[in-house]
Amino acid sequence: MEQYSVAIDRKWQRRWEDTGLYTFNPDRVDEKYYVLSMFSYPSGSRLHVGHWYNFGLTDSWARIKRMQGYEVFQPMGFDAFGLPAENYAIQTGIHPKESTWANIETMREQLRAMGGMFDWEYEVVTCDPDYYCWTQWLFLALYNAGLAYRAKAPVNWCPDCQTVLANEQVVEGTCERCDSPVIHRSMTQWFLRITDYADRLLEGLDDLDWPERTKEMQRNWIGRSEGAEIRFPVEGEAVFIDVFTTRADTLFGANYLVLAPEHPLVSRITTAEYHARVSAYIDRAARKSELERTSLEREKTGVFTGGYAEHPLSGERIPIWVADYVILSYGTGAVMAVPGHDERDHEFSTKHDLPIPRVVTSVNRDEAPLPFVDDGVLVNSGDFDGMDSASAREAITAELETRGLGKATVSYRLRDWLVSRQRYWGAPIPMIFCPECGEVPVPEADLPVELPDVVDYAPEGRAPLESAPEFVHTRCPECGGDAERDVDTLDTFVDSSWYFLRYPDNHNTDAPFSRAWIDRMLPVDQYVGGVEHAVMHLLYARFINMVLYDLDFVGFPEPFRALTHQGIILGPDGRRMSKSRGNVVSPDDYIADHGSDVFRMYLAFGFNYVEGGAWEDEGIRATARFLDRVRRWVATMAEENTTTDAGIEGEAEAALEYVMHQAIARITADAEVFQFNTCVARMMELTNALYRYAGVVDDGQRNGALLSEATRTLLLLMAPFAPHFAEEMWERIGGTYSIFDQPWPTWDPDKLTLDTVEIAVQVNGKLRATVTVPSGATEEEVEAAARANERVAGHIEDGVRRVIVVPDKLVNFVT
RNA sequence: GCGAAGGUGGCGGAACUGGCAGACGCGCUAGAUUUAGGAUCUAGUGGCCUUGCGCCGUGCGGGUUCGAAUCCCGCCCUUCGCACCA
Repeated sequence: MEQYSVAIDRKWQRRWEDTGLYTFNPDRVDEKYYVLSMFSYPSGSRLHVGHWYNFGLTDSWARIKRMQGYEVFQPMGFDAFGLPAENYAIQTGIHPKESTWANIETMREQLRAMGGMFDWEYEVVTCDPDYYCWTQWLFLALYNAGLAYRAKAPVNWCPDCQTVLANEQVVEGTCERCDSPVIHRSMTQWFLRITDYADRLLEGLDDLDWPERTKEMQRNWIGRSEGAEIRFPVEGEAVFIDVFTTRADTLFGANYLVLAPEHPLVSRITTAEYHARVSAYIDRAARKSELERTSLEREKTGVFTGGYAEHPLSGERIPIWVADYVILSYGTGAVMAVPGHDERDHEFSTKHDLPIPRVVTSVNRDEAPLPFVDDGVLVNSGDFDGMDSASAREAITAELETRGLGKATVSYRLRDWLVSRQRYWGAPIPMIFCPECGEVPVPEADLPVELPDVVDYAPEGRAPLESAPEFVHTRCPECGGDAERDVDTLDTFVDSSWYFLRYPDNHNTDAPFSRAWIDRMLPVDQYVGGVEHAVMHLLYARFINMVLYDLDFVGFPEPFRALTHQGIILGPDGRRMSKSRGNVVSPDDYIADHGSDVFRMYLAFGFNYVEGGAWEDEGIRATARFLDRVRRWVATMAEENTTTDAGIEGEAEAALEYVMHQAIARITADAEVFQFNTCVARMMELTNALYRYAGVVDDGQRNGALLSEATRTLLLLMAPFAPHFAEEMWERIGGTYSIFDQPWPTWDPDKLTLDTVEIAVQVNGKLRATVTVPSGATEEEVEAAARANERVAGHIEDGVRRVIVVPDKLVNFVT
């Protein structure tokens, strides 16, 4: 019989396509199961191992759901806007539209070759005007709801990509995409009010079936922190400096204030005498990259402004400083410095010879060395002396509140989402600026605002769309006068923040999707993708979905019910695959050699799905051998039709049946939790059991019905993981097309126990023997059997004080 | 520094609510078979020795328990995330 190979892949791919096997049937929406892999960027290179690991095994999971009777909805699409196509265009002159659509075509073919169960009728491509029309609609929906606003603010600027970035796209002070150091710039940009949703994004996490670490990452990113806002009146000016602190209990230890260099009050507070020094300092701080400002060997620099504020409780005069260890974007951009009880303030005070008073002692009142940052008992704090830190926080905040100089408040680390990008290959922001009417949204009827083809997309610090006058110049929708379009494009994370809503209704031309339909198709039942999107995409998508929920466009607040992250497949050297290291494993070579199912099944077998790990060539050969072992078995079954004696029920038959039912039960359970490696192990065990049976029982004596059932079961269990192979084997044993229309095998709980079980016999917790007893034997029977064992007898001669019996497991004699 | 996850044979990795550690596979050893094979089959494979009814073994040290990879306490190490967050 012919060996499994890519030729068989092709045969079944064609057959599946010809028969429309994977066409989603909307009539069965009540049985729908929405399985989603994070769609990918259509890069010019071939599908890599990571794609296979994500798409291939998610497809296997989906196939199980299909066989379990669900109407599986598993769409595929492309996150097609973005920088690589644009950078490629700058290098080669090939238009992003051209290269992107060419890449999409290649990727579609490769995804077909993978044997994915995708229904391409539901494809989504984010750079298609039919799609980004609705991305723009989404932006306007947020705008109309007051959730999109334009503001001048210090933003992260990547000098290399020549665009601003969202906070989430800055990693350790560098650009997430190109690793260049990010600098701060003040620019007028569009923001989405994700901070309005901070608390709900936090609370919503509790009910999601997501990896705990991912939820934790989102919680940390949102960074909710309870504290107090405290007002310090500025001496000689009718203004206040508000600070945020979580340690209101240390207020009496605050002996100066620090403003971030970008703080709006700096110039007003700085006295003439100090003006030169302060502005020089601010200039220097502005030029520093984010990386420098936050680098580990940072030194606490800062200058005095000459200004003073009044302590809200003690009335003391306290100096105001400017220092770049305070960041504008957190809290109020100003802090009260408490050098005795904060490490940073302590370091700063030491460096600048400022006094360091103590206002908290440890709980047993000893003079713990400063800075003492733990909670303790208050001293030198007027009426609050003797209070513990926790009560003092409340008492001091209450006191401030009565004086109108403070209140309890909550601060977040999360910032509003900056969505403007000074790049070409993205969805234009549908806004118009009119000299008369100001900012005017593009009317919905005029959408999409199409991206013009002809522009100079080499960035020179301004948006490429500026170079297309026919795009820029337009009429004001309100007054009809001359006006200009916004020349920035939307962050591609906006495109991907709602694509899962578009899939089920991707041909809708009247709306992004119809609510009635979308409410039946969503939420996504199982979402699978890389952990690198834990914040960013997954947070943005939740935010957008929640907004649409509030605006009554969808009926569910959370889009992704369950989430799994696949791990990362490393190179054979155990390091991340990269071209420069020369350790890249190319799926194509292996697939040409062994067929796609061998590749897929090795990915299932060789790794813990969530952890990933290093590639091993030996592993894929082992998998190829396994499939061939199954093939040989099927060949034998198909040829030797001599095992007809159906009625034999002996020990060998019981053993085979046991393994078969175990395999069904455990594969069903393990696959459910993405534990694919043990699923394959169980298939191997069943295969081994089949061979063993044939080895033990002579031809002619074999239980043909059982053999046939076990073989069919094996193929059914393998089918999701080796779809082409299983379909082929299924055909050869006379199964009806398609194996994926067969029900998932079920197990008989009665068959999960053997007639007899081996019991471990321990004496004082040490294994001394094993005895075989009928399964379900009573404690007395088990104990008697154990005592009867001669190896045990020697150890318990001196008497037994206690006996523990775990049914069907073990006996422990305590002497 | 803070937070999370994790340390199990030569390797990838198993082990349900505490109950025979090492499933399954790789590799290795011996044998069989074949003209050949990245083939197949059989047996073995955690370590140690004094080869026994033996001892020791899940990062290290304690503890709880009849019994601990699993639970508790204290360390060490690795990975990931955040990082002057006030």
